Amino acid sequence: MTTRFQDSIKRNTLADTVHVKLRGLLITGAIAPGEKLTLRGLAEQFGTSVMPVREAVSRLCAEGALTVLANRTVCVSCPNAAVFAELVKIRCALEGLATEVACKQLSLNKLQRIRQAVLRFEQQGTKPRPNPTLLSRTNRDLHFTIYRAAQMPRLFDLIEGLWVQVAPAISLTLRHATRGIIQWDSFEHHARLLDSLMNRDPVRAKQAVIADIRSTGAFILKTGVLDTVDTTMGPITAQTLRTPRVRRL
Amino acid sequence: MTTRFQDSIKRNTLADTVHVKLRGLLITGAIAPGEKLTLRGLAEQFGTSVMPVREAVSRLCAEGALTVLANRTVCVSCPNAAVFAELVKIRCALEGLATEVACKQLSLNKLQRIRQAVLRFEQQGTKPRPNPTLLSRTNRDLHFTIYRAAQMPRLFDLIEGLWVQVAPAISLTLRHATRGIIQWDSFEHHARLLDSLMNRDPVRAKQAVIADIRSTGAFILKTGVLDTVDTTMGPITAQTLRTPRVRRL
DNA sequence: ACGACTGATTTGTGATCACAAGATCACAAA
DNA sequence: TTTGTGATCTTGTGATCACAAATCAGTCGT
Repeated sequence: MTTRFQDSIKRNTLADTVHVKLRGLLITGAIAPGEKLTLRGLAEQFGTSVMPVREAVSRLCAEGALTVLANRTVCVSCPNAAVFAELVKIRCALEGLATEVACKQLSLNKLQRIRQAVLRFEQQGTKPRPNPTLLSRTNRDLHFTIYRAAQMPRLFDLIEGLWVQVAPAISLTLRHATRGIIQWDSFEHHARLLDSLMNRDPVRAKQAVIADIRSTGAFILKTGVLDTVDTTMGPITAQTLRTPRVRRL
Repeated sequence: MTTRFQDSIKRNTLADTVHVKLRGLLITGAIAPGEKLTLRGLAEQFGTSVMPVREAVSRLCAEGALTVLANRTVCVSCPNAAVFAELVKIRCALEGLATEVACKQLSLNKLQRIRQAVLRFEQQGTKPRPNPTLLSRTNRDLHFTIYRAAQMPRLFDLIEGLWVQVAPAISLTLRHATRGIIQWDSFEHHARLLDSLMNRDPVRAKQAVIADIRSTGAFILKTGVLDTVDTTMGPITAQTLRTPRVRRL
């Protein structure tokens, strides 16, 4: 019997702590996309010296969560439309694979959890004034319980990395259009996904997730928020984004 | 018109230099899997202080190319059989996607290069005493010209990361059984792949790559070399691998 | 009033130092 | 010969220092 995730060895280095904290802040959208980060500022906020921050930032850059500009300043990377479309395609391939293999080994316990997440999502989404943060968190739970059940740690890490890269785009969308976002057709896809999982139909489940990813991706692209931003290259002046100054957390 | 790879901004930091050098050494199998690396040793070899090495090693750990053991020593990570099988599945998904989209936009120039690579591979492979290093390099060229043609930089990086993780396993296989390796059926898959690409048949090309990846993966798994090694967890004693001492490059 | 230049400050990068935790090895006891 | 034990060395981690480049503020010139 293999241990679930052997990567979760506690190393307990400060760099790791800063890494997961920063990553959490990024994936939840607590730090605005495009925002510039300084090593010394982060070090002060986390109560450490610059060294652990350097290592954490370096790793996050390697993951694509942060971008170092030509100025050698780092900022929260937000994909432009082209990169976002590419990320969506990759997500379809990877998350489709994950659901496909997870479908065969989902315990009934996990199935119940997924079912509840689907219900919560629909309840929150059909409200007249849904809470977008809560909604996206429920959606994340729903997806990741499935992916985790695939028992493929490397795949899981890759997917998580993709979500970190996509998160700023979602955050931007949510904060740009706070009202009337939730009319997309995720409900239908979620329902089909849950049904497929309960019936142990891997390919239909896979198609359902892909449809879900594609539709929300298309929605975000359609809003056009991503066309205004590009952190993937070149020096960025202060005018490129609002709140471009160094965040004080 | 988008520049081909906007990620190739020259940062020219020592850390980056060390990073790509180390990565190259790893992907070519110049450093044996399981070998322990020391920061100070690498720094001495590269003629820098420990700082750039720390950053490079940290990034390579994040990519999965290196593993830090519970002892906090780093070594070249070699996947065990289970992890390798997982990597094969992920590769199928990702490289299948890459060839699928590359198939539609391959220039005739690139097609010629691929054709030549296929020929060189077959020529070298059918020799009575083929050079394994040359063979694997030709194979790599063949695959990566296709993937690069997909014009998806993020996907390309992910695939490259997977190859870095898989490279030690291949290297181990090559050096464990130096003779009579080359009877696998890559020739057929390569031929089918090339044919599909020239006929602009994306799904058949995709299936061909997947078959290729699966067959060589199955071959490596069948040799059983990976069952003897596991760098993914726990402290490793000197007896786990031959040449376990710190490499002097 | 507006743009160019200059000095001060901030920031990333690299080197060095300090320290604690393992690893290694020698030596002595069984 | 083997095993336990202590000293010594090695190694990763974090902090601090030094430096060059970039940014910014303020001033001067037109």
